[in-house]
Amino acid sequence: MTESIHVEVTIPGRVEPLAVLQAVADPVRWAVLTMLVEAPRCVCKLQEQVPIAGNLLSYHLRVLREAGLVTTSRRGRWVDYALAHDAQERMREALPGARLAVKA
Amino acid sequence: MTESIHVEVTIPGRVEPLAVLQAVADPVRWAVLTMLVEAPRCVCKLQEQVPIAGNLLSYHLRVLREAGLVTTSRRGRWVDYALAHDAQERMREALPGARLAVKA
DNA sequence: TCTATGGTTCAAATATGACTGAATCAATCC
DNA sequence: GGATTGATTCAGTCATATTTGAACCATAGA
Repeated sequence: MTESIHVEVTIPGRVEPLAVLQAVADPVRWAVLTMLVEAPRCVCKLQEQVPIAGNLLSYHLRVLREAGLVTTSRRGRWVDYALAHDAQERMREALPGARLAVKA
Repeated sequence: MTESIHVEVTIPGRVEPLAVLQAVADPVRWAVLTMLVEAPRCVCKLQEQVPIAGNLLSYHLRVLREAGLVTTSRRGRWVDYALAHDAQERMREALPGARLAVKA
């Protein structure tokens, strides 16, 4: 008799693209990323440009962190957010057709 | 007394990017776009690869149509979907930082 | 014309993600 | 230590996108 097991497989750039795109496809997070492309900023600075509640901004920053698109570092009382070094590349790669030659 | 009116303004590549990204950032639509990057296909062909109800696929195709990412043409009983000529460009341009030099 | 096939549309149910308020943590200043 | 500021977490609410089932439209063939 044949046994059947279930295995979770994460194909490196095949399932992930969606997580990246879903993280980007939100007004707040898009605005934050656009600011960070220019330069790193502390949360309070981001908050000046994005007029939402602090805890809500925190929520969106966490989504970006979990998508690996931003990194953080504490500087005294402030927390600085920066674009991950490979963020732009990962975003481009996440678009359909970026990794061409998808099997028919 | 000062009157106050409300005006809806659509800044050409400023609000739109989100609509594009939100259209792409869905498993079904991402899969469809990835197939169409390769070549146009009729709905029935798409349905073979994307295992969901026909009407649901129709819904997602409409979202892609309304985002201007795909075009349709009828061929007999079948409806062919193709990637819009500028779809790839529009998607890339929609990413944060694509149009560099965003004002601080 | 009647039937079958390929797609779409509609209204209603559901799921998911965004938002709110209150509580909490971490570092600085007094 | 106590108070203040910057930021995060938590539990619950609300809104919206996705999904479903049924009805419908369009073309082709018998």
